Amino acid sequence: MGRQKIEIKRINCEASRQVTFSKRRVGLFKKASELCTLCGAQTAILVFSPAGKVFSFGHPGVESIIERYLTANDLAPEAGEAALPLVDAHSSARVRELNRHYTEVLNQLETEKKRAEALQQSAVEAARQGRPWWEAPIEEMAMPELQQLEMSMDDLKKNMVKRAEELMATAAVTSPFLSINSMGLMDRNFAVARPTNPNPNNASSSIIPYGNGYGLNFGRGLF
Amino acid sequence: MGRQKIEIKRINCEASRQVTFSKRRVGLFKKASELCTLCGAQTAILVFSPAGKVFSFGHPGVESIIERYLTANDLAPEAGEAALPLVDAHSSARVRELNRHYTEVLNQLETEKKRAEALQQSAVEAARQGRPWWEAPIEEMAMPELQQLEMSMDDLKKNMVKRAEELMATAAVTSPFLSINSMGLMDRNFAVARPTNPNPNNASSSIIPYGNGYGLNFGRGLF
DNA sequence: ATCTATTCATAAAC
DNA sequence: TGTTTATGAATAGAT
Repeated sequence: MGRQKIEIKRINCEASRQVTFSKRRVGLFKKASELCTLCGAQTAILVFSPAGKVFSFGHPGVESIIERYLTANDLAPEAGEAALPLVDAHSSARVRELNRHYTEVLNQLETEKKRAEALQQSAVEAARQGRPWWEAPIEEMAMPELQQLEMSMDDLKKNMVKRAEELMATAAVTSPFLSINSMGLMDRNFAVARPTNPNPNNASSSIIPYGNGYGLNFGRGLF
Repeated sequence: MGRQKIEIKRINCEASRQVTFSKRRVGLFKKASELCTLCGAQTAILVFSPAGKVFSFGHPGVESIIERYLTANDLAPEAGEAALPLVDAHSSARVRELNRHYTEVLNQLETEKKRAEALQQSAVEAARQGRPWWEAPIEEMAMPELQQLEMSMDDLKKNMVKRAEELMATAAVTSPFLSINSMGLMDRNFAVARPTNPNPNNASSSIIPYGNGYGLNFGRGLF
């Protein structure tokens, strides 16, 4: 990128890291903004800088999207809870938890599929080049490839085991998100930066009128 | 951009909008992923597609970041914000049914986990024998299984959507919050840092796991 | 989904 | 931080 391409790994230089963070954070929010405008999507981004500051972007608002996200999760039950009586007073929490896990499983599946495809692809690549990667001179490429493969395979296994164990476990933990205020009418829109320990005097309120064309498109309403 | 520069405004063509959404969503998550890796930041992104699907990215995890964000928020509540009770009008019977179905899928996941282990094992074996492992395991065993699992997941999802719609009818009556939640959309996207005098913007964020160690939640929302 | 022509984002240096 | 500039990335349009 720019003058030079950089490797995507942690930037060691403190100063450079800070500069890169600032620049990229702006770029990220801009992209999110464009996604919302171009496609009518609802997006929220939360970023904690290494220094601990919070930056957030949200359209139509951070809280409303978080609420929507958490509520949507209410629809997927978690394993082990099927037999439990779902009392009304607790169903919301349980359902949210279950849905969260459901989503995670789906994501995991997605990840594994991609991983498998990638592995197969690299194998095909190697084969197309005349011979299997593992026959190539070790000092030249076999080892790197092999190690990468092994790591991928290992990750695959670990992830699935981990996910399975997680899902199989009986997690009756109740979410602390239950009483979150979801309808921020705050006018906080784009990048919000503030110390982790906010100054209580910062309270301000402004009511923003709803409905400027966006909200109506997400039909379904939600949970 | 690309062949031609486009104006940042809602794309009217339904098809184009969908395509653009898909492409940009991926790009956004990638950028977020890089920000996390390069700067050691913690980031979460939540995106609701126009169609209602949920996409999220989170490092180290969506939930943890949301919690952190909300906690920070609680320390400095903004004026006008009042905690609203979350919807709690789910039907126990329906939830139980979803639970049962979900459990079934989990069992499949368990099976898949074992297959993954077997896959790795045979790969190691094959490599040891100097035989290209990729000629058999993945395409013959892993992928089909994963695809099957995915189909099961899709079925589950469809059923959940149905139930969700039914539940909504009930919930809507009970929670005033439901109908409001999906409406607000500020047109102002970019905001400024919120030091002492908060810049009220409706920023909200949602996280979707993304590859490489970060959770990956592509298009697996319930709607 | 894949392929290019362009526009965009951004690493370096200031 | 803000600006400038050379380059790598992202992506619009077409396939």
